[in-house]
Amino acid sequence: MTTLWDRSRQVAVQEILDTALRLFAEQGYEHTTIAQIAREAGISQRSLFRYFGTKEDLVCGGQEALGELLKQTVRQQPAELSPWDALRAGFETILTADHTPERVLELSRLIFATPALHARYIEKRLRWQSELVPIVQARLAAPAAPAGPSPDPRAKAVVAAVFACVDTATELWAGSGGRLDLADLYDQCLAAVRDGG
Amino acid sequence: MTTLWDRSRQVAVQEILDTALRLFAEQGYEHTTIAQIAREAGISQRSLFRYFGTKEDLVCGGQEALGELLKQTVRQQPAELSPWDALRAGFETILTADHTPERVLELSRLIFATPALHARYIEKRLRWQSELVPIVQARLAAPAAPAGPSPDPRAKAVVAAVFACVDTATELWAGSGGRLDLADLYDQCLAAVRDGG
DNA sequence: GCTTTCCTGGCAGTTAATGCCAGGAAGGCG
DNA sequence: CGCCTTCCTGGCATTAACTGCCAGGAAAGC
Repeated sequence: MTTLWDRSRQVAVQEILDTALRLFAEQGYEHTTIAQIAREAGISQRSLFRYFGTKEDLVCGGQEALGELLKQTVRQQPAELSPWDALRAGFETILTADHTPERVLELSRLIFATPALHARYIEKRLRWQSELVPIVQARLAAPAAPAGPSPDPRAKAVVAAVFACVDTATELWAGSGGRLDLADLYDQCLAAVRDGG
Repeated sequence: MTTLWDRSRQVAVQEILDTALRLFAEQGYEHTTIAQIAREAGISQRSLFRYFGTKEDLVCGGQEALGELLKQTVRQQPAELSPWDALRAGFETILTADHTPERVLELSRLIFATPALHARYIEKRLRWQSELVPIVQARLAAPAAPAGPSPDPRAKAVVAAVFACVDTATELWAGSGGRLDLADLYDQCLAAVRDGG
């Protein structure tokens, strides 16, 4: 059952987030202090840190949920799909799952424009990215010498390369102001990596 | 001509670096304060920040030089080499250029074990990584529809994918304690990405 | 030797982040 | 309704990374 605390918490989170993103857009991420966000959101600094552990989480906090969704979607793809197609299907799902493309665009712009945020974003992602590796591993053909002493780097590399393409596509998409098609860009990136000369 | 200031600066840098890395190895990165490093290195906190702008630069500071070397090497590869081979040649050069593999291993372990450092490492690399894109672009075959309205994402994607493989290989290499061959791992990663099913 | 230049260290201040504690609202129970 | 437990909130103090500022001193140039 959802208690009043949960509900007001959700409202508070949304309000803080709106305030923070507005200020970030107005003055930039670095020139906005936690004190100012707390003041304008009508909350104490201490509580703000309770809602969002760090300043960066105000921007990069929503990642874990999407990652979880991606993982589940990839896992549920038919077994005969290649790792590439399964991952591609997962991203397709994420794209349609997030209902506010303009908010995503705003966040993406902010992240790509702020080096510290960009780095933090990637770092957070690397954490749950590794959880995709065993799922992808299961879809890879058995290596020539199975169960060798050294771990199989293939799944890890595939996942890393796919995310490299996602990042590249997202950056270009954000740079275009959302006018280009994100899925299209991703396909172009992957094609360049896999089929290029 | 090298002035005394330059020489003593170089000595100081080396001494601070040794002190810092020793402390990081002993107590971990997060539990080592700038104050302690400065104290043990016999230098003021203020001067330490003048040598290394940030605490993270004590670990990630040497990157720019390697990046510059990589850029130059890739640029000087024969024109008929594919982007992949040119980049591969660049990494080969870097591997042999750094004369202290055990120091590299120590740094790599520290970076992969410390989220803040990992993020900073990625951030710094993203900066000069983008400078490789035009160099790689020149080696790509002309696209089917040249000079379209949307920028060509291929070079950006190739560079990102190559670095994804480098990272994956480096992480596995560091995890193996340096026992595996880094160049070998890189080739396996790239093969999995480019030739895999 | 004198001047200029540059480096160094100390001090104060800012910002993000954490621990602690008192006060108060929500929820359960007699 | 009154009481008690539980949980949340805000304020205070503190730490740690960093920055600006200024005085003092060593090296460089003449």
